[in-house]
Amino acid sequence: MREKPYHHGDLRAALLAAAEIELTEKGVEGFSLRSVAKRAGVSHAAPAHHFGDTNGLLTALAAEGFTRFQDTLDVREIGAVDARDRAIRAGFGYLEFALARPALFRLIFSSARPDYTSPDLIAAAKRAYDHLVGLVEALGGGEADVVALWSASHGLADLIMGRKLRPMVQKSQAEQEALVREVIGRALPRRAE
Amino acid sequence: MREKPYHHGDLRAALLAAAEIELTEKGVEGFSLRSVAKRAGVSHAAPAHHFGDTNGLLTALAAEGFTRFQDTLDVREIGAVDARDRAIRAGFGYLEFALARPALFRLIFSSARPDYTSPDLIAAAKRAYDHLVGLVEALGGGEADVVALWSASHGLADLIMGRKLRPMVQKSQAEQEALVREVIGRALPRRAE
DNA sequence: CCTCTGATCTTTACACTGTCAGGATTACGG
DNA sequence: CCGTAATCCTGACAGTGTAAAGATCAGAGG
Repeated sequence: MREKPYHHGDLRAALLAAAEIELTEKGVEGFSLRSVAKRAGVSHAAPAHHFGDTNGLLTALAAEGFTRFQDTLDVREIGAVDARDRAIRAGFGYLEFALARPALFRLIFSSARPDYTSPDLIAAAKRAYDHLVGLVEALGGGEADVVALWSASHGLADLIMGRKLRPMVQKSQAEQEALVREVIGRALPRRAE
Repeated sequence: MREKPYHHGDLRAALLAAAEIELTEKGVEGFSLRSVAKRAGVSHAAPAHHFGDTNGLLTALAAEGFTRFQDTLDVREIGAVDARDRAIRAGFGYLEFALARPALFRLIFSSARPDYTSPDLIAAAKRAYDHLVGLVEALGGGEADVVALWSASHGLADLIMGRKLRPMVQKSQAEQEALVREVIGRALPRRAE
């Protein structure tokens, strides 16, 4: 019985999985590379070969997180009746992701550690941005509308996730939804109202 | 000539000043307490007596940063012609602060290190929030308008500061201003349009 | 089948970090 | 003038990231 084969087999993936657990438990600011290695049952210097340094691991994790973010929005958009409904559903998805994975959200949007010159990360971020542009164009909007929608969605999600908007937390589910719908709705290009 | 008096005199203030420099240079994630002590010309354990641990220092710094944030908004609001103009000027102030002091901005809005049960920090944050509510009430708005305005301002500032909105950075000053005015304007309660 | 080359992982080491315990210094009220 | 408490320092410890060097193994070429 091979207790511990010297070569892990798929250490890169195992490290990414362990890193995500570490991130959700300790947050970006408490993230420890050695702890990640321990989780994966491997020596503390093993990650270096796959990701370089800690920022390299966080960069890969951020790229993965970005696509995971986009997936959440995609799922939420399913069943939309029109373009406007889809944009609002995307806003809900934005908030849902921030609340479900706050540490990953902060890694992606509010951390200086990921290397934003990494092609993988750039590609993942660009996919999300292009999707957003598509949403706005389907509404006949332009660049200003992209900025408006993104700002409203991001600001709302970031503030609620960071517990700055306490008055909002203690509201009922229905009231919350109506509020989100209102805030996102204002950011959309005004046409069919 | 007293080269180094054993008692600093006003070490607490000196440490806060040094901490702010450290923060702007290294960011929240690279912040080092020992480095702060070195900047203040004091032993590495000296800060403990004034702030407890590192989070304590960052908490005090966050409280100071919050009032500094509010000050920036206040200055920007001077000379407003009406309530609507004042709200938009506040939005400009929000962005200005984020761009001028990105690390402090992130410490305040996107960090888990400050202790948000600290009375000082709570008071400083509440002052800013109450001011925002005042802005919206002067416009005849309610709670939904507070959320909308704050979300738009915060989202816009956070995204631009974090360089996620690249298409916006390379615009002219005039175009930028028009865009900000448009985004903030949408979040305001619609009455006088 | 054998060797050897490169990829993968470990061990060791070093500088740095935050925090704690204990000691030194000094301001200040009695 | 003295003692007490506040202030600051020294020393120590565990934990961190990263670099260098060695160990192990997979897979290709002979």
